[in-house]
Amino acid sequence: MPLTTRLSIPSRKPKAVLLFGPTAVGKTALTERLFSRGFEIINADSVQVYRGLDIGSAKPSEALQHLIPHHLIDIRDPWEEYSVGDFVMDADAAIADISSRGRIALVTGGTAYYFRHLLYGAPRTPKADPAIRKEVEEEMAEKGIRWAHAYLESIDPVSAGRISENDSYRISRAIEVYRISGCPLSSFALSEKERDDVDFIVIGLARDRAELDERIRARVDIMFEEGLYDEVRRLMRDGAKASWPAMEGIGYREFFDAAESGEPTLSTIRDDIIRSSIRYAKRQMTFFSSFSTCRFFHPDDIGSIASYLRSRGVDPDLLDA
RNA sequence: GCCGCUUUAGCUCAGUUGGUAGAGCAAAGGACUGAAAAUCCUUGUGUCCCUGGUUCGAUUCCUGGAGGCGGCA
Repeated sequence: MPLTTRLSIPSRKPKAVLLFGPTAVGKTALTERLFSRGFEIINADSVQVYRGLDIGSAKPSEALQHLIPHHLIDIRDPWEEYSVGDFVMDADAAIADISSRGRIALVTGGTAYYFRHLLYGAPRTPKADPAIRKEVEEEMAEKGIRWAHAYLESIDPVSAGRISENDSYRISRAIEVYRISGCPLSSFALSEKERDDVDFIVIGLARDRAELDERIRARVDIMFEEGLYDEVRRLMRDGAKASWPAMEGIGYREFFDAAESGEPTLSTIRDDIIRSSIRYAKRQMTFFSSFSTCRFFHPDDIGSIASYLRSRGVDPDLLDA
């Protein structure tokens, strides 16, 4: 046998099931049906990492967290930063830990950006530096966004060409990367192919827009019945400000916006939350649809999902409903 | 009842010295390099309240009417 012949060695790579779905699509119900035994959940939701944000982030119930071990939930206080880079490192560590115990990791949530970098590898750009970020933001506030884009053009013309001159968020980040590392953002290569050190099985859940919109409306009503307003008041009493990272979350920021606009009725806040959630669901689907290895299913189509999992070497639990 | 203001996109409102109109928000689609539930890009949409008049031509000017808001009774 020539030395160059590829040997087929049984894969010892860890497996991870990635289960993505937009808000209110029905991830939790499916998880209970298919993944109650032999799996551990890694949260891929950028708001559920925060302690104290339970109702508005639709965090899994205590009962479910008791039934299936959960990772990356309640790991930050609401004033702390958490980012994709943190997520990929934490998720990788959890996947290794879970598979070393002979179990399978189920990464589930709605933050498509987190999935993107888990699948393709964490960006190699430097982590944000709060002091430099503040400095850049203040400079931009003083000199204006046109100045900022022109400045970016001078230090990183490639990024300036890619970033809209109105996109203060990305302009700020690009300048920050340059000031931290001395290298332009565009010099950090972006991986175009999926990682191969983990066997990822990528499942997306989708519903008709009308069906999903209806579920979102119903879910927001339930959040209010479960005490969303009390949860927000508790956070505010504990000093929560609109500028806290966690308070960007839908279901929280609308309360701050309403207080500022001087029209704080629960009914308009509720409508705002529904509208934001529906628009967010649309963006989530757009982003996730761009992953070529993802297979989409209707959340009620348990049979097809189970057989797809088996074809990829994962045995779901298929509990009777 | 009288006086004044007002009626234009799904909503809030610009505007046309007379040549059938445009912003923001909403909607639809898209992007995404350590903040991503963030941020940005693209794209519609109209009996310009009704009626009659003047005019080559009226959403615009004039008559009459209807709805809304405010003031005086």
